[in-house]
Amino acid sequence: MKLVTWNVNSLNVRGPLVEQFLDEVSPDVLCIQELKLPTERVPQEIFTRRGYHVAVHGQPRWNGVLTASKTPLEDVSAGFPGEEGQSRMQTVRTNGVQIVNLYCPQGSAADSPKFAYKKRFFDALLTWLEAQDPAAPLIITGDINIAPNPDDVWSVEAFDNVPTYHPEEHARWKALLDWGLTDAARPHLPDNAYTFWDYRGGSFWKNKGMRIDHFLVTASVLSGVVSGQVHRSWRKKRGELKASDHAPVELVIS
DNA sequence: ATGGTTGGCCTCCAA
Repeated sequence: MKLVTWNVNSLNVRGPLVEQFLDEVSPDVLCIQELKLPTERVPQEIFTRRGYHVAVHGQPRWNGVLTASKTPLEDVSAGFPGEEGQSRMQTVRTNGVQIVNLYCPQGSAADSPKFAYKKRFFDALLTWLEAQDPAAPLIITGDINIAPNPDDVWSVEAFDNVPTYHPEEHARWKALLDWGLTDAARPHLPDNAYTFWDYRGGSFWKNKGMRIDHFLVTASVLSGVVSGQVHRSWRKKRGELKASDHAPVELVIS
């Protein structure tokens, strides 16, 4: 199974690029975030025309997640207590694995209400996780908005006390790992394999990026992981089909 | 170069 997560920053704008990606990369499962569309305006035919099954959890203007799979989706549900009215979580079962597609809050500044919301979101995720079976095949993926390690940010100094690389987030990340999840892509990526580069300041061209899009998997999934990669070239696109500020990230599981 | 870009119910907010 080739599984890809991608924050597309508006499916309305990125639709044609997503179509190109489906045709060239052909993921078995694609989890996308930041649709920025209400459910009724999501162009599901992009996926269904190519034989994908689709689950959509949209929201006007902001957020929104979508999961597409070549095999049927079962046990589809959307939303959990930590969303607090925002569309940031959906879960499906496909290929015998439960997949959770997340768009975690970004957090703004450490002293902002948004950072408090981010911490509540992760606490709710941990509460949800405690009710799951660590022995079952489970993948939590998406824009997690946490850079877990020093080599996951372009400058540790620049992120001192800054959300996405903050001790209080690292504590929650560790709690996810302690429950039984593993950062599955990391061993398959080179150092400084970023997945996000800010649009501002020419960050991509200076490689001032962060690794914040992840696959957190249980042991039964981890044993089947064969490869992982960041599709950097899809962050380079300019001209007619412009890039998102995130690159697609891929994990292949046997 | 003290730097500046996207996108959306859009002249401000969010990332």
